[in-house]
Amino acid sequence: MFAEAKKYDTAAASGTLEQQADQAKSLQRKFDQMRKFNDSIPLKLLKARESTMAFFRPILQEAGLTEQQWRVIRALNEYEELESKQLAELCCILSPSLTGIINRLESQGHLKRRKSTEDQRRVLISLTDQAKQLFKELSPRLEGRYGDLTNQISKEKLQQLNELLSEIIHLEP
Amino acid sequence: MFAEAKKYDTAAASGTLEQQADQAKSLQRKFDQMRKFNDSIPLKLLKARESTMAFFRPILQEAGLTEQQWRVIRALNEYEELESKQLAELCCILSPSLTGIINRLESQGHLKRRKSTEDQRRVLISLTDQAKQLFKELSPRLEGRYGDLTNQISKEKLQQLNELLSEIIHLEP
DNA sequence: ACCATATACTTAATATGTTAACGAGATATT
DNA sequence: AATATCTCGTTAACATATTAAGTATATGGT
Repeated sequence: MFAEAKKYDTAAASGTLEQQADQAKSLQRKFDQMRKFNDSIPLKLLKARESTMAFFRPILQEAGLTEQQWRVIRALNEYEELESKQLAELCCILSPSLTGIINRLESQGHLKRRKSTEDQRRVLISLTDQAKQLFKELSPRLEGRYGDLTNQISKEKLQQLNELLSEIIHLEP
Repeated sequence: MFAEAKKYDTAAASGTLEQQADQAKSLQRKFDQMRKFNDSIPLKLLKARESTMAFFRPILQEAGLTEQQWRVIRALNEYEELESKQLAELCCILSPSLTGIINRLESQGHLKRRKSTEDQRRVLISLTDQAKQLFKELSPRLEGRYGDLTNQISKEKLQQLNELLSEIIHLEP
């Protein structure tokens, strides 16, 4: 995830006015030359994701949570208790990253671990009351932002996008 | 970027057959409960991006390049010479990350820095012959994979997806 | 010329992504 | 039961993401 999109829109906003104009022309010329670069699907998916996250990031930042930490909390709020591996799959976070995320959330008092009794290898994770409370506070605000986002697109387009993304997701190299 | 999608598809493939069945039912029940979680646009964009990158990652890995390093090389191959800031904007990489990426690529002999004569603050970056050669070798293979990707989707859908993503990218929170 | 401000890049600190390897616990096979 | 194999979570090592602060250089107004 890269920074908020705005930070990338200021490239030409430097130097004198003449320099700005020169830079703008120069960049425009260059952009024309290499349409392929900017048209790549992976790059556009990256940018699109960043644009959507810009809606939520401020709220999460204010709460002192990262995007990934929120995904974990959100999943646990729905599933009550999950194994580390299930959490990884749901949140699209690799196990090694998840270990650190869980450690930090645990030391912040947001969740608890316990070992499965049947299988000593498995770790079961659940939210603390504190985290459930935090979820109740943040969830409506984030849902509101999600509404702001989706309201800027027609229902049909949103539906289309969802279907197209699903198709992409199921591609096999 | 998270790992190849396949790694997430094995969650239920552990334990005895009975356990597998139980887990599958349990997870299915849970999935039904929380459609919202998996339907979030940002998460789908993340997954979709990962699915597309799975087409290219093996080739890059074989060449000892990361995804970001390749984005930088690709941009420089088209633009000849770029300032660090321009590179950051094009590649969607923040300046602090880019500094490290440039350092590593430079020490691998893939690119060179020079200071602008007019503005001593600016650093101009360009590829070495070695990197240009590497680009020539990798580019066709990666283009081939890109073709494999797009061939699995109809032209219309691809066009639709591009337009929808552009629309998302231009949203303002 | 002088000073306040702005810009380009870097450094620092922390969190996460990514691959490989490790250790403890479970399974299967003999 | 003994051994090899598999699985889960973790650690290690490195690259990148993210925000804040720092450094050198430029620009604008006085």
